Amino acid sequence: MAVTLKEVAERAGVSRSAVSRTFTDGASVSDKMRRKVEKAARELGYSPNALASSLTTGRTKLIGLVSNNFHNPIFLEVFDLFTRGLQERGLRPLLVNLTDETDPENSVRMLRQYSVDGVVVASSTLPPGFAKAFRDAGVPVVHSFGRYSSAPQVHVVGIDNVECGRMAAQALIARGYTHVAFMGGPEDATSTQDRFAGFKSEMVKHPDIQASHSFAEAYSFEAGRKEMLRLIDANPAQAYFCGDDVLSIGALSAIEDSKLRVPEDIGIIGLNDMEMARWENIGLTTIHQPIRQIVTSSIELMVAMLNEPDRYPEARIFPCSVVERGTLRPAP
Amino acid sequence: MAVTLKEVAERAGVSRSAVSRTFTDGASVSDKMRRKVEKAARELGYSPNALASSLTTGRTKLIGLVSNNFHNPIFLEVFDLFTRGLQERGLRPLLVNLTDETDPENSVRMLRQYSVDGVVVASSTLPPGFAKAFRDAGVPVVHSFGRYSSAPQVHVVGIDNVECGRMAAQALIARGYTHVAFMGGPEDATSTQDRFAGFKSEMVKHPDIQASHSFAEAYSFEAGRKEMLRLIDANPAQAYFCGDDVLSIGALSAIEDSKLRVPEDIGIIGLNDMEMARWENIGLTTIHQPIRQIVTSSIELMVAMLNEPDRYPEARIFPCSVVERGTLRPAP
DNA sequence: CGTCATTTTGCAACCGGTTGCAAAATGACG
DNA sequence: CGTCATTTTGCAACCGGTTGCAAAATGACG
Repeated sequence: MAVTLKEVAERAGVSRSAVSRTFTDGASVSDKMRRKVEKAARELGYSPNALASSLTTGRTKLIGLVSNNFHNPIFLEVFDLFTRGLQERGLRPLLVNLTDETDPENSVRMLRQYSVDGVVVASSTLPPGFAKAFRDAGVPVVHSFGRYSSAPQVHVVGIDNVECGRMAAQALIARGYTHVAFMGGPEDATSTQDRFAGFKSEMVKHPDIQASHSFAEAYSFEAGRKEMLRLIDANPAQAYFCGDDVLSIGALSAIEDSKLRVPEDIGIIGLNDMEMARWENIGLTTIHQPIRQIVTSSIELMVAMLNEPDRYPEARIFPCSVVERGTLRPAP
Repeated sequence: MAVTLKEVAERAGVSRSAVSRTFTDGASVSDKMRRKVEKAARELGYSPNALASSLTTGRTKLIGLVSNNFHNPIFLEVFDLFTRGLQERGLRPLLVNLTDETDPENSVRMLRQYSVDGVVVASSTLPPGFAKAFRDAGVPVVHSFGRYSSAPQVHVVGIDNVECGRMAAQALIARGYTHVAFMGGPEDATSTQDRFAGFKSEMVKHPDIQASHSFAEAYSFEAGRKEMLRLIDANPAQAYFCGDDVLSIGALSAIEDSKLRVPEDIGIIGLNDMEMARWENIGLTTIHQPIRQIVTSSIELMVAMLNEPDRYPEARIFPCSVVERGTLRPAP
């Protein structure tokens, strides 16, 4: 069906190598040859088969984009940024949905079958075992939104979740709340653990402030709502640091339904600053995570690894900051 | 780096064909041979190179998943369903972001370079020229959420947008509104045109009801909000059929900010019934689009086309229905 | 055990490209 | 124009698989 190199070579009356060379940059071809080949290629509607060439070059320009967050709106932004960024660099994202996958080996096998040049793990909840399994299989890996560690085993690009937890705690303290709480995402996610650790570390410095915590089942609206309804039924705190924005919005919905006011009765601070947090009917006070920068940096790091596979692992951490909207009362 | 067929063959002491046959189902291999090969493969950690095999079989199992809707939360659900559905059938989605692309030829070239077996266009706003360009290039195409036409040129799976416009109009009429309006998405999207056509066709039957219309710039929160603020400033209708849910939510935000009440002052009915419409702090009355069924059917159709490329084009249309929540006043 | 049909196996060519090497062409210079 | 360095070109082997065909192996049956 498709036009091949051979046909172009025949039409142009040159060797197959010559055609191949005109389409690989950096190769030696005379202007005259190039013109002849390009003419024939144009007439035939030829475009080179990237997969066939990958067999000899060992490069497919395919990047596995692996995630398990298909119910958190921030990931639509993340996918948008990744796909555009990769495309701009001539790379192609193979999207892999790991929602129901528990065994890293399956994913490794699948990605190896497609000879991806690298894997971007875009998730804050996927067990670190996945990123490591890819690395162990010899595939360049960048774990975006992964856990920062002083001894990173794979490249990590993201934020310092511990520091964010601390910032959230400080924001609540600065506003004079005396009973605060952490309402986290799933307890087994490293992001949840780290945010909680930071939150706690700040709270122990303020024994006068009552602090408690609990966890929602997922980073989702429903989970946030359900957990907040439960908390309201018990003895709610004055203000909550919610694990992320979508959880916060679920919590806001629960508070509203319970005829309580935000921020008067209950204050909320989220994390991510996804587009929706800016929506005027939500107006969530939250911690801004610079996702655009994280994605750009992840892609740059991936490109660097493609050229230098044994690069020493690094962690790229981007600072976050509180963005003030309407769900936390002003400082006294 | 990776283990190849040849190494497995050597270790097992058999021919390369034998190894190949054990890994292609339907091929003739004795039990004894199979055991020998599988043992060697296991020991070496071999998994076949899908891309190399695609060279001779002509099948890559790669499906281009093409979209330009990365700012409409419903598409996160769509991507989730597509990736999982394709994966279950052993197909791999190559995600293509066409947000900034205007020339179908570029996309055709790119997808041909990667020898995708088929293309799913998942968009209600992408110009139909894209789907046609893929088809003309000889690639099986399914246009999900595309325009229904009595003479479809490519396979279409979706809803009857004209009928939906009619349903929305009927819903507004049934509630006794006397001044209603259509607030559409971008005017050049076929979905907008069709929804508007259906809305109008119903309205001409009711000359006593005042009907007007306008268009937002995109199917996005910001666009919906902006357009509704403009309308409120002019002479707003009693109720609006908004082009889709995200537009509706933008409109709701504008109404709220203007200290008007929903549904008392202004009623809203959307279209899609995305997860967010169900969120209790939104509670949008809307028209349910069965996206799960649409995606499943799109995938089934794609699989069918892979086996029978010259299949006669068909349109698969799924019925929609109004789901009652809180943004339209009850019928009198 | 021999005959014959059936199943299994290996050979060799092929899929659509790339690339090292040697030969051919080009061009600079006296 | 001849010489020699440099650039361009084609040949042939290769990347990691698949597959038609013929030969070899198996097994049913008398």
